[in-house]
Amino acid sequence: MQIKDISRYVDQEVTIRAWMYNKRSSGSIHFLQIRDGGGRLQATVVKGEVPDEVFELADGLTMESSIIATGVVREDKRSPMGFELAISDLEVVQMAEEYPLQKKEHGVDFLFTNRHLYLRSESQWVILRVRATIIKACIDFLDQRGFVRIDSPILTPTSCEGTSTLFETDYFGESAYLSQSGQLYNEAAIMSLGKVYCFGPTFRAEKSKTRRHITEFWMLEPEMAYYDLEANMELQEDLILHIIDQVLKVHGEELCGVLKRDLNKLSGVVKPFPRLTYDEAMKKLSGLGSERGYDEGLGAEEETLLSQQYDNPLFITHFPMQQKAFYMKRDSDNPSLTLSADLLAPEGYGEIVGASVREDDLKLLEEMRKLHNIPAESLAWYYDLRRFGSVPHSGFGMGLARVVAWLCGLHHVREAVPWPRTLTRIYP
RNA sequence: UCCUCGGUAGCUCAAUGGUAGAGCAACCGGCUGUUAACCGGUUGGUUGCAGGUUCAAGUCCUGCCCGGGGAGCCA
Repeated sequence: MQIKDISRYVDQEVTIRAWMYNKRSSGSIHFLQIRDGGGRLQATVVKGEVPDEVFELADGLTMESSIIATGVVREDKRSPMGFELAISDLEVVQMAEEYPLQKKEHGVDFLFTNRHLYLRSESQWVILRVRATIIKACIDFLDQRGFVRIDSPILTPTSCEGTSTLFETDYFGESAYLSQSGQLYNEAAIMSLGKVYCFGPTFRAEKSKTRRHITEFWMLEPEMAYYDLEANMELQEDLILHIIDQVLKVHGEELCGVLKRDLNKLSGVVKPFPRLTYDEAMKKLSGLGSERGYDEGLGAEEETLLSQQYDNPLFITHFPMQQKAFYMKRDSDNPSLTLSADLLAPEGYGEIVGASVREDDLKLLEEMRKLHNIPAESLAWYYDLRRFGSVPHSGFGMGLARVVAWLCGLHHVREAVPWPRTLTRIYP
């Protein structure tokens, strides 16, 4: 019997294998708040209605002790869940030692040093399940559209983008690096399979210390042959809408009840998402009082300012080529711009997707490589893709943690990841 | 790397340069419907580390360590 199915067992005797997460007592009645991984329930132990030894056992239960409780399910409005278990028998599997986490507030440092215990708190229980639903929504969505999942290597010989800092490891006496993107490998795979995606961990050794950054995060990277920028953005819109739809369907109640998320902000998202070119965005920003220079790019403050103008996610397109990676195809109408698009989440959650059309012409790609000072050796195999049946293609990368943070309304992406790795934390 | 704020009981925080304290947790006791239960009591401290100023330092100064928030870069 699982707590989530409790309503089907009213007036029946059931046995629940659970943990204590709180206990309140009124002298002759103990109120045990229990959880079994799938839900939460209040159980009562009433003096006189159970053997004295069972009552004494309940009296001595500590926070987070593991128990097996047997009793009759009752519908009762006085219970926080509407149902409660009238315990008749109780077995203690393990009496927990003094539990470090309390019902009251804690600091960030303490919580993440105790991440292995913090995972048990109700907010984290909701977040982790929303995260799993988002992952499933992504995979279902792409699979239904004919994508093939192709895993990219995590150990790589060199940087895919050449700019960000990489984690270096020893590979039998040579240097290898933890992947920061599977994109280049995806580009090879689409020449066989048409539409592919990889989904796995990526690593950035950037010394970033903000609410939007962690050093290890999961990224969904679809890559599509013959997709131009517009088709690419439409795919993103449908993906985001599918994710929101699934999350609201499965977790709407918990998001609202436990995380206090304003669901109207999510259910109000509709396509098409507004699109601004980089030039238009900079003009709009100066109209909003920003003094950001054209070449300075969009800072976090500017991204927030822009996204606050809309209820929907917002595409910024056609970034100057100096600001973007070497493989991005330039706009034939204005070669100083790239065929690129960043998707900014509403409410200041920042960039959740980065997309571009990839340069499919070998000569133009080589020009860009030189401009970006990337060594030619590392790209030999990649250049082959432009020699043997090159086609226009595009793709994007979506940061899972940021999407989870946005949908759950979290203050920091570390809350959206089971075991966050940050600049200052790799334990536990 | 830079800017900024902080480090005092297990946790969250107080304490004009002058006797280190509260709430929660834990422990003991009370309560037959609790909702972060409540009420009474008890226990709990090398004030991050090392120096310095002073009659006197948690408090002022210097250096270091650790953490939070932010910048740049990015998803």
